Amino acid sequence: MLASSPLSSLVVVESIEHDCPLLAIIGPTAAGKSALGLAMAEETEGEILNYDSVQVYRGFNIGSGKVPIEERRGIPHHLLDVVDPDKAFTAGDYRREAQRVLGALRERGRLPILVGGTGLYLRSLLQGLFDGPPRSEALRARLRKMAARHGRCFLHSVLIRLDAASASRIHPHDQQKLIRAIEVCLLARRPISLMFSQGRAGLEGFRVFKLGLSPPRRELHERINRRVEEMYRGGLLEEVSLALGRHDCALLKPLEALGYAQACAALRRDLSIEEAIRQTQTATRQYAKRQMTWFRREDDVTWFTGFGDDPELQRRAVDWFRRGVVSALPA
RNA sequence: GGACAGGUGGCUGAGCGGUCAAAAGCAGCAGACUGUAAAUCUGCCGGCCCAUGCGGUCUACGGAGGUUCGAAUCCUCCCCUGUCCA
Repeated sequence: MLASSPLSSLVVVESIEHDCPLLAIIGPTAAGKSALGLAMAEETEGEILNYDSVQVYRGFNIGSGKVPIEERRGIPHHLLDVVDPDKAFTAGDYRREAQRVLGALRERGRLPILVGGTGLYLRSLLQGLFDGPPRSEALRARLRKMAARHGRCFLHSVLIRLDAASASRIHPHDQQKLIRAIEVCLLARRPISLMFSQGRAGLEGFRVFKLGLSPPRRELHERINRRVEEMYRGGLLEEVSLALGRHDCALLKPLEALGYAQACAALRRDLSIEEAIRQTQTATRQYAKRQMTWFRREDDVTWFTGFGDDPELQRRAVDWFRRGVVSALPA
């Protein structure tokens, strides 16, 4: 069935001589991106490439909304479960890994379907990152210590001296971004704004199709609320205590993520289960909102109103994609 | 039935004669984002108007009266809520 799909041969042909198509599904959590990705993968000989910053971690399944293996319908999923929870993973790491996957998919003539929710990861893959130094834990620790001693705006005054242009674009209270900017200036011995201005290397060899899911907010909220309750019923607390038991410390990075933080608090009895659920629902709604703010700025997105698990929307999406690929073919 | 305590903006909660459309937090809305991004940070947040000024106006601190130049703040009555005593 897959082999007889007209598109699959098309994708293969294209991959030899021209840019390969690449499909990116964007939208807020609980909008049905995974379901849509799966449906479209079946129609196009596609494979899923995750761009979610929590789903890359092993052992973090329920709370991150990872599609269980038995529900993947045999479709390969990449960059899921690729890092241990006690390891840091950054946008730069993501970009390298994803490029590797993309190369492999192209060789096999498979359509990469990007599914996830981390806007920065998607952008760092598609548009690239500036060519700067990676993070330095030692430097950052020192900067944080100085900030703690000298007050909330200290780092900003430091950055003004190193790179006034960059300082003007970062709020004095945004310690996280200030630290990165200072770190880059110090390590590269050049202002970060200068490095930004030199551009970044975007993804080459692919023709990108961006499909945005824009569900009605009221219904999205209902889905989020339900999904969080299901996570707790499905064993989120057990998943967290398992991770905690295995790594003995609570410094696991994914535990800072939405949902996991509240689950930890519930396990510590700082929060009742009901309260943890409530807070997670609220935080998830806020996250969905932030995602929409980010994705609205994305260029060249074709937006579909509704949810990705809706067969009708799936049909239209596949249709849109096929047309797009065909019209992109050279005459 | 009696004794206290209390009723403040969507919620929690400060204010206890003017500088109060009312602190603060939450929620909500809008936004930013180049290696922590499910992170981090910002703005707005009663209505209307002028047109953005520490501008005008209307409605607001349980209800109705009153005191006062002036009341969320004081007084009276009433209605609710909580705790305790019967």
